[in-house]
Amino acid sequence: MAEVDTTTRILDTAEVLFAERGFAETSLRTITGKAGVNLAAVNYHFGSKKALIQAVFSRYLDPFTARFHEALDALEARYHGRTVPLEALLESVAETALAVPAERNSLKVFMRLLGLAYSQAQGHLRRHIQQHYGDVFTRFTGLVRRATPDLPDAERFWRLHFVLGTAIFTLSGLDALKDIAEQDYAQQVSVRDLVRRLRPVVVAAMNAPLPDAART
Amino acid sequence: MAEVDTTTRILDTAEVLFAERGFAETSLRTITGKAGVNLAAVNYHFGSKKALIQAVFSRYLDPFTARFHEALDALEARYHGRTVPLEALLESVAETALAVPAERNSLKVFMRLLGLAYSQAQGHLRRHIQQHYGDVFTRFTGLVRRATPDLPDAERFWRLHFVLGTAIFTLSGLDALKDIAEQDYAQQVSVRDLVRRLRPVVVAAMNAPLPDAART
Amino acid sequence: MAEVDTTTRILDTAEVLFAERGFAETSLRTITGKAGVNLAAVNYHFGSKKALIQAVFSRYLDPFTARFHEALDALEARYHGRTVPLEALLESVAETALAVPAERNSLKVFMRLLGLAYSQAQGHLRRHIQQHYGDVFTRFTGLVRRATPDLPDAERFWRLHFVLGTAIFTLSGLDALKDIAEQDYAQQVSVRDLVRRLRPVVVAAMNAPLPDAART
Amino acid sequence: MAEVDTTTRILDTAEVLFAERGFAETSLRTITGKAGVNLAAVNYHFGSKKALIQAVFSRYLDPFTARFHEALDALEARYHGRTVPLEALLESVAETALAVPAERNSLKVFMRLLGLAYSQAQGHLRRHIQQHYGDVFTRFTGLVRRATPDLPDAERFWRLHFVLGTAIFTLSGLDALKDIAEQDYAQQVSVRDLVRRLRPVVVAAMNAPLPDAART
DNA sequence: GATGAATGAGAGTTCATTCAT
DNA sequence: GATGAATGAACTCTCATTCAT
Repeated sequence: MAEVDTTTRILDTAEVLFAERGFAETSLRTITGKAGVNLAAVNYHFGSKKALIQAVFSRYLDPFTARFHEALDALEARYHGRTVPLEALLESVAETALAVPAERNSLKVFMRLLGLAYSQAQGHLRRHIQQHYGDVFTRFTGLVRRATPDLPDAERFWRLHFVLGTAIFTLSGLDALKDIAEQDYAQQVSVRDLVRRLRPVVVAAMNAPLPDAART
Repeated sequence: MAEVDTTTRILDTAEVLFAERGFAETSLRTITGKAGVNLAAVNYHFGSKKALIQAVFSRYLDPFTARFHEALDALEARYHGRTVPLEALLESVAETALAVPAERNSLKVFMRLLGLAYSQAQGHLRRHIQQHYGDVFTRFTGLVRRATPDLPDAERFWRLHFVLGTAIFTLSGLDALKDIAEQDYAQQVSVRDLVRRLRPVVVAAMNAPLPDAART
Repeated sequence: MAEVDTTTRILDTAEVLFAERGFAETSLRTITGKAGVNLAAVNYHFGSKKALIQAVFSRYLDPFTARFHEALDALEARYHGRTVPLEALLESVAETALAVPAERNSLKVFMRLLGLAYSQAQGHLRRHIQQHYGDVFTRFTGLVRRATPDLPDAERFWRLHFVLGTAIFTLSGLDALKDIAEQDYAQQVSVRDLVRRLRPVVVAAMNAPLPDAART
Repeated sequence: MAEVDTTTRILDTAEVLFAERGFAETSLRTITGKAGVNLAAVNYHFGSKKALIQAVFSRYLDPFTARFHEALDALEARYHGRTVPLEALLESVAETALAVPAERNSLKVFMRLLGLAYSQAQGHLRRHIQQHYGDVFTRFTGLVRRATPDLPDAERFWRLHFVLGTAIFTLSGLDALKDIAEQDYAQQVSVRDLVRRLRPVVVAAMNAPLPDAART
């Protein structure tokens, strides 16, 4: 690990602890203690606990956003103007999501954090994410819209979130689920494994027939 | 609300607050304050905060479990011995889940709580649920197995959790999602609505083709 | 134990718990819980925790006082008017102290309680004891005075307390000391044993030469 | 009092209050209030109430142990190899015990604390003391053994504790006893006074004849 | 005669944050 | 640039006691 600076040490430690326990359950004392830095360092370097939480997210989302924009650029270039097929779009998300945190604690932590962002009170966090990273999501949904012209807008909106939910829920609850899976099937599971299993399910979900009496 | 006893008042208040903010973010002070009871009442009636959390769950899961067993009994009776089709099983879950909390704060709170049970540290809660309510889940998965004989065991396991994740994630994050949906599509969404939309997606997900190179 | 009434059950339980842990460290909840009676019973039957503590003492001290008076009567009768020798007086205390709690949890508990009465804050208790049981002690010291005419009054006062201290300290700390003794000498110790060992030591202490330059 | 640092202020205040009321009866709120420091300061500087209690003891026992070792070194040097007489050994304890807390609240507090250590539940404290200060006690008893070759081991063990009990009980209950003494004999008592009175008593106690039928 | 329910007070502890150095 | 010390607020929990029944 060589000698890394205080700011990084805090981020590294905080991200793991947040993912393991949630935000409220992780005290600054625990973070700074494990990171081997002074208790006051978080407030000194980040200003507050809230700001630290946002910084932890930014370290994932900044490169994710950048790469995802590039990936979409590449896709659009390849299809020059024509509709990019849904499978390619979904593949693209998956690839980016797998690529970004590869060097770090990996997808699991990232997803765990995303799940927390949804499920924990942290209103400030949801606002922060929407503000800084809403654009790329909007671009993506635009492309998905062109790829699924027969889907009513509302239906598409919900299905995207169904699918997002599946991914976040599964990958973030990975440890708990792995425990159960391994005890039931004595079988090891890797993240890539899970993503492979998710692919056909996600595609099928997006392409499912419309519900009866769809009023929209 | 008429005059309800202290225990119930605490449960009612706690369940809403837990769902809104999470467990760690909801203090006993807030609960008892809002419920208009003495601060010590929680410890008197439940023993500890942990026990209160579990009690909140039991109030949903006990009737849910009972009804779900009945529903499965009815299904098995109707098909006397023959395989119950997947659609009927999934329908049965949905119906039970909708029926139980109908009189209460409804499905949303219940799902929010379930989501928290997964995502928050609360190890004690996961253990409690698995211990007290594992049976009905086991029975259900057994029936699903008969209904999907072509699905490898591991694949079925994961798909059930994919689908469970979708439901929990969507229904529990309902408020946040509703905000976005309504601002994007100026459209009201009800829980029943969402369940209706979920149905074909869930079926499609379970019936999706196997992933390439499935090693199981 | 047959069926004993609530008051007795409380006293029996309280006395053991007090001796084991001290007064402040023993809650009414613990007492009533272990005694299998209602939490409010202590306050109902005794009025307060203080009154319970005093009642526990009275149950020992009332018979002790009565018997000790009888024993001193007998001694004085035997020596009709002549000085009762010190050894006889000390023997008399020891015998009474051993006899009274024989049917109960025995001397150890009694001494433990006495020790607590001295060492714990409980000012109310010291006052209570002095008020209700001071007479017999005064009578005893009067006899000791006649038996040790060469001892200055102050010296006698202190030596009696030295000796009382030895007894209380040793017998009340019996469990801790037994632990150490048994681990050092692998030897069992009984209360009677200890009293036998105490006898010559106490006599020698009372008869020790006066200190140098005794200014009294 | 000049300006002393928080840690010391807490220790000074705690030691007096503990001695006056016992451990359980002294709340951190009382200590910090009287010391004029923040309530959280105890936990910040010591970690817990238990740790504070142990720290209070260490402040006495560390210098006591050091000085006592030195005193025993000096004695052994003076007698080079030959048996150190019992009187010299006892004198040495008394001197050290008087010297150490001279600058502080004095022997009374120290003894009161020791008494509490025996009589109050505080198992952690007994363990702490035995662990950190057992050595010097072992060394001392070794020397006493050489000085009293005719005493059976068990007898010596108990007599040492008898004598220790006398000292602790008398000196720790000093205030109560002084009250009684002064009201009976209108006479002031100092600690040095009491130690002077204790000396011949203690020697006589150690040299008392063996009890009848001593089985050891 | 006895009790289940409830309560106000106070316990030890942990928290994020601040500030002088 | 960084930190040890300190703080006020809030936490969960336990206490002895009261009271309507």
